[in-house]
Amino acid sequence: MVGRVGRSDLGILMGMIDGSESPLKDHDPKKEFDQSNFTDLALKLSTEQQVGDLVEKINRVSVENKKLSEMLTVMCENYNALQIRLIDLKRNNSPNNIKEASPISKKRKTDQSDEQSHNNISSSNGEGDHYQHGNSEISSSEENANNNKKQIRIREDPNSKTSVMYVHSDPSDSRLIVKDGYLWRKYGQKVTRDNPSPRAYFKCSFAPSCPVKKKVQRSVKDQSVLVATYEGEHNHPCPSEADVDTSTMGSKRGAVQHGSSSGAMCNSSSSPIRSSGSTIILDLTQNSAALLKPPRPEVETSLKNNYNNKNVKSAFLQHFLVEQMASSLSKDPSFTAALAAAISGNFLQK
DNA sequence: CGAGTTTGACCAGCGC
DNA sequence: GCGCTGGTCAAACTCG
Repeated sequence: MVGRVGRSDLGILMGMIDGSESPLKDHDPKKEFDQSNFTDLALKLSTEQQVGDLVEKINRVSVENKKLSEMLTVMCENYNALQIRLIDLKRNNSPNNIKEASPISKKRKTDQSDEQSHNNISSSNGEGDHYQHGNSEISSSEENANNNKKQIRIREDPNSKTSVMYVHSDPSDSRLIVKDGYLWRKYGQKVTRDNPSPRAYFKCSFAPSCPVKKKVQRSVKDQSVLVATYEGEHNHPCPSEADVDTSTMGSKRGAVQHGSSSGAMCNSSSSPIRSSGSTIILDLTQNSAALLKPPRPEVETSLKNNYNNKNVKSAFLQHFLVEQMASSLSKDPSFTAALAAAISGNFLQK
């Protein structure tokens, strides 16, 4: 690309080149040769050429970015259509596929059913994040730039006050922290027989009388998935963000977990999308703007019915997936490396 | 010093 | 009844 050069400068330069306006041509003492002016002009021209190159590159990158965005949108639409189709197929073909787990009666059976449900969820839905509520299933996920936990899967047993949340997390992160809006105090940790990863035990510490307990353990199948099992219901309102912040900041150790889940899920925000640092709570029981809110037991609207609201779901999913994919791409080392190589290659070519 | 975490010990349910 | 296992307790420890 040709840099923007002023007409007068060009004229002078052209004259210099063809000799018509060479300062050397005329030895008139009144027009003495000014060497410094010549260097200034050359520098100016070179700078303007660089600016022009940069502008061109920016334009080119913008065009590429636009193309990528369009591709992403198309991918999202296809994904969305496929997912809706898959859901319809599931609903039509196998009404018995989604079996309700038997009420968790005693110890030890809980984990097996939980893990099994997780496996069923994972296998039934493949890539998508998953939320299961009673007999219905929806999916959600989040890429958080500040945290490695990305996904949430929730399974709630309507017959008991137990629910399971699956959160994607960095396998190297041994803290077993599932942020969900409530305050938790760890009171024990144990290695279980069927899972080499330790299981952490938490109690709700926001209210002393709150009976809610939480167990967090990595999935056997996928070490990057944290399985959080919640038992009981909170007998207090969800701590506000300020409460959580102050209590967390105020604590000497500053390591209190705050989170919630289905029976224990925090519902402090009116926003449809609540992300508490690492997790996102998705609830399609609300329409339009209030697409997301934590699934509480009292909100038992069938999610199947919500799938009929395809416009709402589509809009949300599209936006959501665009963000997720963009984030995934930007986080993908190979993608960023390829992008960097392409950009640097262009620079080198220039 | 105080609040939260760690971790070994203890308790209780379950299967044989 | 015994052993295994998960869940809980509490003293010791850690950290700001």
